[in-house]
Amino acid sequence: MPRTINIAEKIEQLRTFHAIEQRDPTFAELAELFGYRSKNAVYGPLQKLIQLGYIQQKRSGRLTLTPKITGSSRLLGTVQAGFPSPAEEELIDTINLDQYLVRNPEATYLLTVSGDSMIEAGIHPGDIVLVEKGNPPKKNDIIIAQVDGEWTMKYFGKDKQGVYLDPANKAYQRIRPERSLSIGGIVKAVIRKYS
Amino acid sequence: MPRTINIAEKIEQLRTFHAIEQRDPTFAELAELFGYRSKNAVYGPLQKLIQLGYIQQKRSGRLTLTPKITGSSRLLGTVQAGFPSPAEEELIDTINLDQYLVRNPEATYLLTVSGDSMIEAGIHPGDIVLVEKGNPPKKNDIIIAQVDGEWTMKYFGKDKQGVYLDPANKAYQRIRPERSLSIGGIVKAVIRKYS
DNA sequence: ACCTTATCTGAACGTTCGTTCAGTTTAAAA
DNA sequence: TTTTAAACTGAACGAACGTTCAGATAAGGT
Repeated sequence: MPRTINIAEKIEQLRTFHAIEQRDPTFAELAELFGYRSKNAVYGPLQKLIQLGYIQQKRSGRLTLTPKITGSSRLLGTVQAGFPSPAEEELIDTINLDQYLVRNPEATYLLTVSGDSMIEAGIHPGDIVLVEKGNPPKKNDIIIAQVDGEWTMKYFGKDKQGVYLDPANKAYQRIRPERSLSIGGIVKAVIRKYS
Repeated sequence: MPRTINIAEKIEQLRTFHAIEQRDPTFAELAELFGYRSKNAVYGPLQKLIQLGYIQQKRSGRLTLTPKITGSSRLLGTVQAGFPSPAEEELIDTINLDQYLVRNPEATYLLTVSGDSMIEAGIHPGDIVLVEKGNPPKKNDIIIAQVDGEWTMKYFGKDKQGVYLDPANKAYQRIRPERSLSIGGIVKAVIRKYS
């Protein structure tokens, strides 16, 4: 049998390339990156990288790196399950937080939270909420709503008397929209950034 | 004076192109996208788009779209400040959550939270924490630490007696590492995804 | 109405692109 | 050691790339 190729090494090289150039590589660049003197030599490793989902090839023949390469965060286990050693990290895929959190970019908005009416739901002032418009809310969804002219964030609920909005703070009371209620979207994620 | 160009329309067209093709456009594709019959015609609008930070041009001449185009979330104001109408949304830039949260991709990890020891800091079981390795923690940083063989998430602190770790839950007590303390990283962000 | 000038067209250029092919090299299997 | 087949080289191909240029077009100012 002929030589074998080291795919893990190439994945790291692809990450390095993308970190520096911030774009997709060409065949010639892949050849140089992998240490080949011929562009043709990349076809072998490339097929495996495509199969493993690290690279896609468009109809035009051009290559694009997937979030497995371009993603910026490595998803590991739980805190209690232990923290992996640097040696174990080598082959762990990266994910893209945008694609993880955002389903429909055109209907998604970020809002900064002010006020403490949802604090018992772990949503603090200064947090950022990711809001998705378009779908009707279900019970216990956290929504952005305009009640009688004012925008707020509350739990959504419905009963025989109609729609109600609950805060997650005992200092505030349930709201029953009197005149109007318009829904700005459903809170799909909460993001808190430190320092 | 000759004709004027509509830059806002082109920004939307670029977003559409990226949403469909998921890659950077060529000059020929830009010409078709903008409705020109000549590639040369894109140079005018392109200069403005580059100036405004929507497109970058690499040394090779190739174009790359910036997160202002490729980002998947539009950053708006605060909840109380009001929710913008669809008409106002047209020209709002998008941001990339990865680039917003991740400073050094190679030193960044995501961990799923188990346990409720940080619940009073608004970090719930099931939340995802974004951990950055490499820098020493400051007081009141939330850190991932291995204390006497077990990994936990706690507030970091230091006094005359040495290092201590505080939970954000009155049911738990302050920990003073007896044998060993190794730090897995500093919690830079908390992400909670609903449904 | 005419003039002016940025915008746009259409064609051409050298370069680089992805692809292909014949032939060489190389390491594992026999 | 010999055999064998995958890995790799180096060259070539048409196509598409970004760029450039002379000239046509068309809208705004006068």
